[in-house]
Amino acid sequence: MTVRLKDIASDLNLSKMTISRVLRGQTDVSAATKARVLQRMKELNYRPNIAARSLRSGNTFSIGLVIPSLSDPFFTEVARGLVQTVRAAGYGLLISSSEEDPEIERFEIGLQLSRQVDALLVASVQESTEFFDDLGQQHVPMVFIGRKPPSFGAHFVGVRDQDIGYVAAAHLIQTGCHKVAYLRGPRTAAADLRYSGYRAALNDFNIPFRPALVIEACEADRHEYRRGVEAMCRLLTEKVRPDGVMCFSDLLAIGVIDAALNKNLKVPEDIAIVGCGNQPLIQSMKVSLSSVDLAGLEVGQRAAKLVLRILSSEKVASNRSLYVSPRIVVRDSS
Amino acid sequence: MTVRLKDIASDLNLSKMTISRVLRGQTDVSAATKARVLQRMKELNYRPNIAARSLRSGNTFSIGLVIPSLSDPFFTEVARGLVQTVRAAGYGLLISSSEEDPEIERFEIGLQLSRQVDALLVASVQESTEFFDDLGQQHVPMVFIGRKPPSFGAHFVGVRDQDIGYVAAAHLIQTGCHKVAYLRGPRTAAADLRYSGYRAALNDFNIPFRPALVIEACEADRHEYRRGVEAMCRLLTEKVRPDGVMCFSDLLAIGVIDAALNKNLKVPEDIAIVGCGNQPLIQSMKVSLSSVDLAGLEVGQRAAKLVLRILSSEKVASNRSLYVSPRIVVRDSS
DNA sequence: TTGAAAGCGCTAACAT
DNA sequence: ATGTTAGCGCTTTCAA
Repeated sequence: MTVRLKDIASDLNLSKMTISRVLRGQTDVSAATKARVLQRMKELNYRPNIAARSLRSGNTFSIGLVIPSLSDPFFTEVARGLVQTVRAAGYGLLISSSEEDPEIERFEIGLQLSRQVDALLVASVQESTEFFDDLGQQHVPMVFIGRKPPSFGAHFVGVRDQDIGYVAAAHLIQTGCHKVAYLRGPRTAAADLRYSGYRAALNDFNIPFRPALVIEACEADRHEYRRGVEAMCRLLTEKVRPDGVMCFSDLLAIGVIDAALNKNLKVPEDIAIVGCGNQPLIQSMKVSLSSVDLAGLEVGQRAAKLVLRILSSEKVASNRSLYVSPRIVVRDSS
Repeated sequence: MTVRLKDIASDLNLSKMTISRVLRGQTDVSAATKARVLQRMKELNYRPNIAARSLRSGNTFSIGLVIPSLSDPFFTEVARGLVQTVRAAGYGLLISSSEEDPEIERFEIGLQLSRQVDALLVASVQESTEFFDDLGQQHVPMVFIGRKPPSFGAHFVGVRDQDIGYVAAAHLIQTGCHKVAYLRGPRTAAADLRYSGYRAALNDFNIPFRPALVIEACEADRHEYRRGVEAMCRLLTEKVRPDGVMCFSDLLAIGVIDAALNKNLKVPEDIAIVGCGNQPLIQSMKVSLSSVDLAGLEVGQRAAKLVLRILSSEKVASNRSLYVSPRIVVRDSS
């Protein structure tokens, strides 16, 4: 059967306590016994039962993470950043995916809590704040990442959507573009904020806003590339020809580049193009794409540090919102 | 503080046992008390402490998964398939990433075992079988997925690399190609097997093998697209012009398509092109790409079913290897 | 249909 | 530097 503390103790004619002390690296054990114990542990391939430990000590040294999707590069980057940082502090990460479904999210959060995670990190897709209000009772430290239920007071680490739009537009303007087009994304609150960042940048740099340069490129799906191509073609029929195009996604931007090259425009000389997401896969197509990096890794790292601080000092100035800055990665397309 | 069985019991003047029975959906409780208990649970937002339950009952209803990378689409697909199937049976999935590092993998596996997972699923990057030999003692059911440590007898669910190469080549041949080129991947055992699948298909269909049509396209990195372009250019300088090209990755294939179009070749009329991986992102670029689907989702589902069977019946015919067939998804490029 | 007692493997708190 | 006692929250086993 599986090896327990008790087995090692009786093997070595020691008490369970001594073994437990060695296990946890306590110092008040003689070097000799410590060595004996460690060796026997190795021989027997002993593994502490964390369930038992946590039952007694009250913490599991595990942190729960619930993200909307395992295939979303932003969130997997967040997870990577978290895992790195948290592991260094001796914590493990329990990852679950809500598949973008609020009900699955609630279920998974419940599961994580049942599993006694010491803290909970959620990129929430809840539409209402109700569920989290109820949850407030159980005083498990919670941090929202990337997305936050509207108007819910809680710790948050993420990127301001408005900044994303702003950074892209500002970059194009600063490289000399005066007629900056925007292929805007779906009609969601987040996408609207990016759009307002675009508007804000135009405003700050005294560039007139031209409605004709804003194109609805809509949903992310497998036709994104085509949408980019079509949008670019439409843009080129407008009276004012844009000299810069920023896109809601990288794939959209690749479509735009192809369409531009096809019309014998030079990128970036005639028209500069910027994507969003900085997806490794499509960074270097025909003309390597400048793109706004959503800083998922940093979001993860910062969220991890925040959680670890909460976990150690038991109390942190409540409800901090921590915003990480997206940054433009300039390549050949701009 | 947190609500426990005991609290509900004393609240309702019942014994802990009755509450426990309701909690686990046992039938031998009167409908009336059952209702009372359930309501009180809801009111108090009670969540069972799984650590405690597992300590007593010996199983955690959680299954561990260790994959090499959270950003690899194949493995996240596997995870999705697993999560779906396993959740339906009341199990949770503990996901960790080894970051392609054998040592981290061993560490994470140890952690999972300490957390008392009921079974362990590993896409292993171990170079030797030693670690798993030692692990054999603890009789936690193990299933390898996708990758298996060389010559280690154990349950396995995955895709035959050879089949991947075969399927791609056979498809091209069956659509009429006689001169099938291959941009082969890195010099790994898995990539070599794909190559031998290519050779096998040529052989089966009586197509002569031409060494000049095999191009080293090497490592997966951010220059893959460029590699595809260059390889295609090189192919077009050969004496025998290929009428079909299969590629180790989708991105390589996109590069090949672009290069072909650039040389005024029609795809697929003059030259048919097939990628590998069936990555959603780049399925529908200029010419939508035919690609070999690696069936990650199915691998996950099958692995989950296998594990669940092992977990229920306690014994399954030992060391099953279960191979899922990759299938070609035909689009416009072939 | 309900309950009482015991104990899963470990560690906190207090000895010695 | 080592040991003793008690108990974490739950379920198993046996009894009523």
